[in-house]
Amino acid sequence: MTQFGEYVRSRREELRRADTTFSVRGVARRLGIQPSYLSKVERGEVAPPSEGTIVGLARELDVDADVLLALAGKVSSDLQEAIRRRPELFGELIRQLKDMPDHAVLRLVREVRDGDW
Amino acid sequence: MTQFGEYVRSRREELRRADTTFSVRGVARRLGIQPSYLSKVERGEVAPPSEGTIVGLARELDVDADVLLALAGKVSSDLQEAIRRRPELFGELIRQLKDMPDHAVLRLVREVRDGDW
DNA sequence: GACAGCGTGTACTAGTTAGTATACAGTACA
DNA sequence: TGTACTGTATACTAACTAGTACACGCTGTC
Repeated sequence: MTQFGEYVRSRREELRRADTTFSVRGVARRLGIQPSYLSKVERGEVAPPSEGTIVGLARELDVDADVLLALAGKVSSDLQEAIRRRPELFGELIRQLKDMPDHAVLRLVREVRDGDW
Repeated sequence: MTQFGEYVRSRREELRRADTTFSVRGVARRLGIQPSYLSKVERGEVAPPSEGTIVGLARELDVDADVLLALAGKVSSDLQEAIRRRPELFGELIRQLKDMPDHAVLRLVREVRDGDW
């Protein structure tokens, strides 16, 4: 479960090589949280933060918010809301796709995106 | 937000017309919760119960668990896990579909189910 | 040698979640 | 008229979430 913290720390340190403001304190200040809290999050001493803080962190670190949320064991609330609006439809679709290989799901995503289906 | 409680109560009373064990006490006992708690849930005096209890309630009332969870403002943890495993893929797919009409999503569900795509 | 910035240790907390336990008044019915 | 069942009011709670506030010791540098 330290996956999340390790990832945040390594990504922050990577960015820091080019921009010294990517210190624990610098990032924490921009996010509006305490540096000691970010430090604990990165070391996995506490659970990952709230969705809002994770989304801010994703923007700060320039990574995909859905991926960072996933590392934190969460799913974006807008995706959840889409499912809740049509639970039978989305429930069946996701259960059908969940065990299919990536390339099959990707093909579906592309077909829907390109509108040729 | 009383949507959930109202639905549970009406469905339980419907079943009760054919089977008197569908009292607050009878259902609560089968679910392993206190009758006073189920009563409060049905009247919307407290927030909807946990996922586990809702799933049990759905089985008891013979309704779709995803639908009942949706009424409670929740999404099944197995759907969430499927998304967390491949957050970019599912994130993009759901965001593409979320504003499409039911019939379009349904067509997709059918195509995937029938495997002819 | 003081000042700024660094990461982190310690102590604390308001609010939420998901309930339990017990008691009480009303109804059915034998 | 007592027994059994009904729904509900009241009071309480352990665990969890998502943090804050402050202090400490270390390093660089002006």
